[in-house]
Amino acid sequence: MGRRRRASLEETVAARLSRLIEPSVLYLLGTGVAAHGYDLLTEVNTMGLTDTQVDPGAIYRVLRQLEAEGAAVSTWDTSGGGPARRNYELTELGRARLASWTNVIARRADAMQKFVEHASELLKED
Amino acid sequence: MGRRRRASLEETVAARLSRLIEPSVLYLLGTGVAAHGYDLLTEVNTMGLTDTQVDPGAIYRVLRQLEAEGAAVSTWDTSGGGPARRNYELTELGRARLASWTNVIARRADAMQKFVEHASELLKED
DNA sequence: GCAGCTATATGTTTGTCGCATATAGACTGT
DNA sequence: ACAGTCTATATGCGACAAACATATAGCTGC
Repeated sequence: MGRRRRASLEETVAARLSRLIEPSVLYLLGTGVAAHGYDLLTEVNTMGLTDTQVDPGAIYRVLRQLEAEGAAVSTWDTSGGGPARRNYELTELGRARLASWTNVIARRADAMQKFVEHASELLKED
Repeated sequence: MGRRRRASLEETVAARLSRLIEPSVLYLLGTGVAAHGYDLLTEVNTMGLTDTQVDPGAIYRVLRQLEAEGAAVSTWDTSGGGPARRNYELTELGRARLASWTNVIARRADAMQKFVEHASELLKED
């Protein structure tokens, strides 16, 4: 019923950047701040690396993929009240993956900052 | 036959970031440094925002899309020697699009830099 | 018994991009 | 005359991340 408001130019553009969900998840698992999907969903959103609200489906898919690739291992936790949780833990490979992401993101952030400087310069000449 | 070497972990990860071809093209068209696809291909690669070598097909597709969206207009140039060139020029909408990209990239670069600081901290505890 | 929170999961579609390939004009050397 | 190379634009195919939608189920409080 058209309940979705029209996206601004900036939102349209922002959606074209990678959301960086995988590195966010790897980092949070590494710190121990969050261990299962539902928690990660909240934490990833407060982290801010992904810029906008992240889709639950995306989180669960990333976790499954990380496990399939050997970057994390999971165990079911049925102790607490409520539905069972699947807790994840990073493997050595997972830490290596996080390190790679960190390098790549560092390089990219640098290039982006330089781009912003140049583009701002260009745009301010009305 | 198997002439493609195995990608490193870092390359695999880098490939998952957006290439940011559109903002690169918008910026170059804005400065007047390059006006047609073939030139943009070289310039985008020297700019560095895209990190690795950009595919020609991607450039031409972005240009077509920009024109379809009204962010640029093109004219054929048959004056010089060699095959005809399609020269592009930014419209007002194109400049607005570049401004949006700049804002979005600035925010994201900031978040990425912070991520790198935190992740480096985490990773250095062997 | 139903609403609402916790928790995981998958189907479908869209968009960007990589790789491969096609076409063609112009110039250079043989 | 032709082959090769550089310039130049363009499309088909497929991979992959992510958005949107939806399904399922346990537990708590009323």
